Amino acid sequence: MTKPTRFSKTLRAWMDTFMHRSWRGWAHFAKNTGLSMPQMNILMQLHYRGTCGISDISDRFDFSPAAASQLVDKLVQAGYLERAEDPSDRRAKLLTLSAKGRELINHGIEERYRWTDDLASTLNAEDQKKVADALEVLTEAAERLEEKV
Amino acid sequence: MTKPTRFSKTLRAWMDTFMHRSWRGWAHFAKNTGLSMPQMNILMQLHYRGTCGISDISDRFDFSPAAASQLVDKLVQAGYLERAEDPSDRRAKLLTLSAKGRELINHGIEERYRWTDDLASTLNAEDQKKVADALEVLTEAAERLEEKV
DNA sequence: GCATAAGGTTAAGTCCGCTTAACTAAAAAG
DNA sequence: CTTTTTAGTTAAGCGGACTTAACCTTATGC
Repeated sequence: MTKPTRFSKTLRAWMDTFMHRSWRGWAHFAKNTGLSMPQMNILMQLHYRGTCGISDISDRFDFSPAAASQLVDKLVQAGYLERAEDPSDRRAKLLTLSAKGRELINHGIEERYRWTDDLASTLNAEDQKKVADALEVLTEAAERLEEKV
Repeated sequence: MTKPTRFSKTLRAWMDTFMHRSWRGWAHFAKNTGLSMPQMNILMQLHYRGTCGISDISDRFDFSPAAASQLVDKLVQAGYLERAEDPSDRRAKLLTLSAKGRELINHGIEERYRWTDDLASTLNAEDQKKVADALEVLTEAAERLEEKV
């Protein structure tokens, strides 16, 4: 690794404090819901990426289709997911978050978001603007980068 | 939740893309090392918080002392941790990362950091400065907030 | 049309995280 | 000095994630 620039250094510092915090937050939330981490991850994927099939899940999380099928089945039985037949390919299933699933995820996200309000309250208007401007740039850059991969 | 400010909105957008990315990164890394998530979490805590005892671990991750003891034992046997007697309290143990453990964690962190360099390369100098300035403010604010809790 | 591949499910079994319960040893409290 | 609390370990057992293997069904390639 070459000598990190100031940009990299500050970004890394931010990642460290931020990761630390939000990681704990999620683990705590998952525990409260009674769902396991893998189950929660599946719901999260459904939330962020939308409807998909069993094999998409086993691909993304790198475990066997059998495991995906079983985990999904539990989530379906618990009422967090809906599993329908894909009309265009009758072998495949279409998984979507149920209302209950959406509610759960949104609740978790909101809890995480609450922290942003706390943070905002410690910054003056000028700093808030500065940060917001910068993060827009950064988010856009990150998304551009993601697309290329 | 009240109407989010622009600050909150941009911060949330950033959190979403960032969390998504780094979460996958860590899960993938943990899988490659052969360590389970709980084991990896323990190593991470040792890295970020330094030496601690068994009960600190069971407290932080909210499981029983017995579970902590067992997980730690595995990590000791695998050579990632060193477990010594606390001279000032002979009931307690002092856990520290071994050289092997430090190497592992640093490797994981570097992998995550590599992304910051990729990001940097897509931004011009002016934007980099803007972002770095803002993140310094933000990180400092986050740490202030953390201390209060 | 037939063989082969692809999407998913089911069953059986393994491994591991985690719990409770019983225990040891050391420190603190009285 | 005795009692109680605290730190940690050990053993037994439950439950869940995950794997392989066998299987069914639908789509695809030749």
